[in-house]
Amino acid sequence: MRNTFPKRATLQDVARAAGVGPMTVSRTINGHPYVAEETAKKVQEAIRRLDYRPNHAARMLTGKLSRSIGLIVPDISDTFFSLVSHAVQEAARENGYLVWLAASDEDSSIEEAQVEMMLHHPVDGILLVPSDSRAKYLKTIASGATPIVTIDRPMEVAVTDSVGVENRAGARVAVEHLIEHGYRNIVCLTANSHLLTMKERIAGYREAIRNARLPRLKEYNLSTRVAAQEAISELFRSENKPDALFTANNASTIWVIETLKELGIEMGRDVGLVGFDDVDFFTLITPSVTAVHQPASELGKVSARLLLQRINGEFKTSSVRTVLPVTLTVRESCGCKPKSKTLEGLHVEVRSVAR
Amino acid sequence: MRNTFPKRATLQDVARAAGVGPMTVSRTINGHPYVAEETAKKVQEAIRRLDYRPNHAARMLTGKLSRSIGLIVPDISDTFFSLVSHAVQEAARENGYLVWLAASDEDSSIEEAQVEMMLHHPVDGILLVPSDSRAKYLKTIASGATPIVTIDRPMEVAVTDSVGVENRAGARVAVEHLIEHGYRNIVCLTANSHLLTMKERIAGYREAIRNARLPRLKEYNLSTRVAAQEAISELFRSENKPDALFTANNASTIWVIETLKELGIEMGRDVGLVGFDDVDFFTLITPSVTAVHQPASELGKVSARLLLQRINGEFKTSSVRTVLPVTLTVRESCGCKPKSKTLEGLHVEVRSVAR
DNA sequence: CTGAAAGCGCTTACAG
DNA sequence: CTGAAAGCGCTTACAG
Repeated sequence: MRNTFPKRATLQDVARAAGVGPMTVSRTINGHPYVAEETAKKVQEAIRRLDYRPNHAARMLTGKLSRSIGLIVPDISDTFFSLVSHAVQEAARENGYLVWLAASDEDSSIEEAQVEMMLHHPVDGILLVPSDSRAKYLKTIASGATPIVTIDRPMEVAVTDSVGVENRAGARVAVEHLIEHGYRNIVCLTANSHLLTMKERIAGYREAIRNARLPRLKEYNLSTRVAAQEAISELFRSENKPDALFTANNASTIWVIETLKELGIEMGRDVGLVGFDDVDFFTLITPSVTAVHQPASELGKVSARLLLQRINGEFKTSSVRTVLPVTLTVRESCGCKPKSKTLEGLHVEVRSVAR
Repeated sequence: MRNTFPKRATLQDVARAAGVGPMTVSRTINGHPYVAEETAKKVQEAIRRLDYRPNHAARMLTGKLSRSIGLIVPDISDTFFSLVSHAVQEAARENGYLVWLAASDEDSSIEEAQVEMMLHHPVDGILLVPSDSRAKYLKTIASGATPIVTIDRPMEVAVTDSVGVENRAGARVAVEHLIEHGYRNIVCLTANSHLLTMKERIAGYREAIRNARLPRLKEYNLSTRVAAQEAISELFRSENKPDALFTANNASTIWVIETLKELGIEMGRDVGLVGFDDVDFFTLITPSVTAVHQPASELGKVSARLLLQRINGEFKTSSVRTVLPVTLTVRESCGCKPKSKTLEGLHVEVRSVAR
């Protein structure tokens, strides 16, 4: 099969064509010193003529690094993860690395299979957004020969390097902003509330509510768009309807906005809304959406660099836990008036400072 | 370096541990027949104990396929390409393939470097969205040993398998829809107008205008957000302002919508608008945006499958050119009234039927 | 400055 | 059913 395609030239072929030993070719390719200029020229020429490309697989066998890393995210087409993926790939490229990209679809067994395939290849390291921070297989790979860095969600069953954001403080600041607006009945809506990141955000919400001595309300975990519609309808039919909403992630924010639009409930006027996770098009919605902005690209860049450092042994210390700050981007859905003609919001930096 | 990590077990290690020859281990792993059940059990046991993972690189050297493909898109975080990427990765996984994902940033030289790295590894095949359909390096790789399939944009300097959509017919239908609304001054705005796909869409626009005997207007190519603001401002200050806009891609649609919002020009009322390339959040904008919907996932799936077939030699014919149909999703920005309570639009299928 | 030998971890024929 | 030999394409010491 594939007999239509010509066979690739090997280093031996080049050596023969150039009339030198294979070692000389190898040295030329790798920019080794001690190759006579003239010889090098002959070799270069032969390489070009035969369209020779070094076989990376063979090189790896001799103990070299593969110069490749793996990245596994729940969903490549998710706005947040696509930004992370792009940044990872960019950082990898800058260091001469290639990246395997796989999606787990939030399914731990698919994720495990993908990790396995990557380890086989082998890769030099893996960047992982675990679907289930408690999956048992994580324990095995965390203690394996290949360095692992988690992004966004740390493991719960083992310790590895991890890079994430200020989930709790971010959520708290978001809810505090709503409180400053005078809202009293603030409901929290999430999706995938079993994730560690979500738990942190919910905890941040509760802290803010508690600190302000406001009534603690039922929290909603939405699994689908339809569930969101039902929850919102129910909420706004009830006796004491909420006057503000805190949506703890991307998906819940979008579902809730959709539902509000359908029901003719206007954000900023009928109800305040702040979401966690900011998306580009929030400026295009009327009113524009106030949200906690995560440094997605930064997350990808930092984690990729950390992994590469591990791979190169530049990091002797044990596991590092990196937490990046988030920003509250204030627009109009919270009840604020547009500050300027531009559609961009006001940015408030959030760090986990003393409360 | 990396001395903290234990060394991986090899097939030899397993053989020794199980007290058998290496071949028996190899056969067991590959599910070869003719291995005594008892022997197999011993081997499995040793594999588990040593946490052995076959080294894919070594296997490749013996002439096996790498079971990996490369995918190069301009930008992973772009909505459209992230959907394509996700679908590609899914199709690959279903066939036991892993995918290298790289971004070219619309830069042909970065793209070439990434292709080179992938060919080195080597990959079994490459899926490519060329930044520049005329780049000379394309000629070389098109005639190389590794099968290539282009997505979205075919090559102009060589022929390979390609998968794309009905750009011209889609654009024509979009503009015809505007014409049916009674608009006469329909302006076309694009970004990256040098791309083949854009040229096709512009051609579709012109066809529709010509067929309706409408005045042909200046076309705008926007390179940045700011350029969009200037163009729109200029247009709406001029004597005969446009009564409708056709934005030929994702970026131009978004930039234009932003600008219109800033200027207080309302779509559907003050000006009709139809875009090419439909994005999820178009339903959340007020008024919701009418757009030509591209089957992004389908594009990814179809191209990945085609490539895999090529790799496995299931395809003897010369290059295939696949063109997928697009759909006009009618919402409100064109001037139509919402048909129902749901936010979804009306779908009109577009194929390149006789005009 | 350059080359012949040995080996990386696996698999394909070839023999038992 | 199982194993010893040879080789995939490269590189690392070792000799010249």
